[in-house]
Amino acid sequence: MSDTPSTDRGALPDRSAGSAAFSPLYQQIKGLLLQSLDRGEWKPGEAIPSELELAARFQVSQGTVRKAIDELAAENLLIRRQGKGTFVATHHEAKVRFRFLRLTPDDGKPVASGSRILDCRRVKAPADVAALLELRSAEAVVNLRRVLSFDQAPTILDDIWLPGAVFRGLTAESLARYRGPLYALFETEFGVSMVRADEKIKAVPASPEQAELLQVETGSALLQVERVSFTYGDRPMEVRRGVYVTERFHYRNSLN
Amino acid sequence: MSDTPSTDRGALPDRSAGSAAFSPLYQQIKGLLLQSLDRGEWKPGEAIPSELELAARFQVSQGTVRKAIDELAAENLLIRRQGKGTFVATHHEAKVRFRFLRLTPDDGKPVASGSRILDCRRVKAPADVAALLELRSAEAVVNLRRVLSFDQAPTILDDIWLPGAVFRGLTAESLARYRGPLYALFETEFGVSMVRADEKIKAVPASPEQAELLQVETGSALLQVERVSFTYGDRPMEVRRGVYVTERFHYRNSLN
DNA sequence: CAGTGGTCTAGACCACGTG
DNA sequence: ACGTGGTCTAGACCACTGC
Repeated sequence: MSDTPSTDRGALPDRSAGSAAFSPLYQQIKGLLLQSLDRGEWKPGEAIPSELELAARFQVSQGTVRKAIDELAAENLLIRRQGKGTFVATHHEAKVRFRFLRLTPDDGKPVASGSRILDCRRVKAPADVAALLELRSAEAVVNLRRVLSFDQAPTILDDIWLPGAVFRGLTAESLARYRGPLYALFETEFGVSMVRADEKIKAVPASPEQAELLQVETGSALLQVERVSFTYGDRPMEVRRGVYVTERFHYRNSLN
Repeated sequence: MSDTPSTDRGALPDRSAGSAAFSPLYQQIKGLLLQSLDRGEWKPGEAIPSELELAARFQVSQGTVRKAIDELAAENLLIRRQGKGTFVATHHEAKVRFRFLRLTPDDGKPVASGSRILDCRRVKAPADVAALLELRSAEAVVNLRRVLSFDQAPTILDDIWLPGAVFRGLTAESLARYRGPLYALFETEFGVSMVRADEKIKAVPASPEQAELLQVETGSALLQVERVSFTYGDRPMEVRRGVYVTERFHYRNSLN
């Protein structure tokens, strides 16, 4: 099996001629790794095979695998740990959590948090939610409403929409029993890994209902955050509309 | 000059023994490149020397220089252009602008923007601003206030603080004549490149003065953004407190 | 055509974590 | 001692840009 440069690479397309749609080898490897992640071949928190193993599997050099993994690590899908291996990112870790929870106390002191489920129902998707989730109109979705409290003070009111086909069996009871971040639950119970999210933020006056639930005055200024979260392959898997009380908290962001 | 692995590397410290503070070669190269950028050896918009030239200058392989540049490019300090070279990032480009201007129209249609300078004075730094800019208390700062309008509608009210020692000669008149983003002006007139910024966001009710300037009702909800901007080496160079009208605009953000 | 960054390889050695 | 990822090198070839 002594190689020549044009050895067969199995699933990989031939690249010897300047093909019309040129894609670097490491990008193709990255795609294959993404497929494996999506397929659940390696679960969140687990180690993926070593670089040498992957290089052998794909019939490329270690350096090429390395570059593919580098990009996935830069996107926070994988986490490299020197001496130990490369691991699938998981929301069962404080670090990942803070990537998605941007509201932090003004004084920086850590707070105790609690969640109260208001509501969890299966309904037909409203048109706007269906569009954002790329579902057919009126397809089934799960609608979840909750209040998050920090140091006993109600601070976040969330209105969450999930594709019904994927999240069947999600009930208010199962949620009430669960402690920890929602996205961690989604991983372990439904095999859905949230990988990226887009947010649109506005300042809005509190509606009477919001004011009541968050124990603020009607009309007081709230931070409104509309989030669409994506799994592997940029598939939208959650729409989340939240309003935040920013009296003693702020939304932090870094511009790079 | 045929090399042996332990050839002298000029300015670079000897790494042959397992040194106490181990730092990879490419990190040291990155540091040297950063110094050159900070010193202004290569100006924003200009090309830096080719990878091979830099490799020769620093007496390392092209691959090592490449990795240093890769990191600087990932941090948006440098921009690689295949076939042309590697360039110093500049705010004289639409792309860079949108990294720092996160307010966008809800309907996505582009808007005409205009700036009105309210005020530009040299004053003694308030304690909080001095702390954020890492200045001694009561040191001189420039305080600049302006209103940005989108499609003729006043939308952003900014209160900006700059270190007086660096921004001497910045006046309301020079600003009034200038068209374009502030950060581009800072680059060409004062040699200050903004590279990164941290923001803290809240929802607040409009004060009577803010309401008047932004033509909204007193007490209506505004998005409040406190930004600290940094140059090379994470040196704070601007404090900017803005309030945004988010009636027809939103602050967009991506969580990765 | 020459020069730039981009890809790919192969191999040596280092630092880290675990037995 | 071993296996992992991390660094560094040298060299070949590819793709893009501009003269």
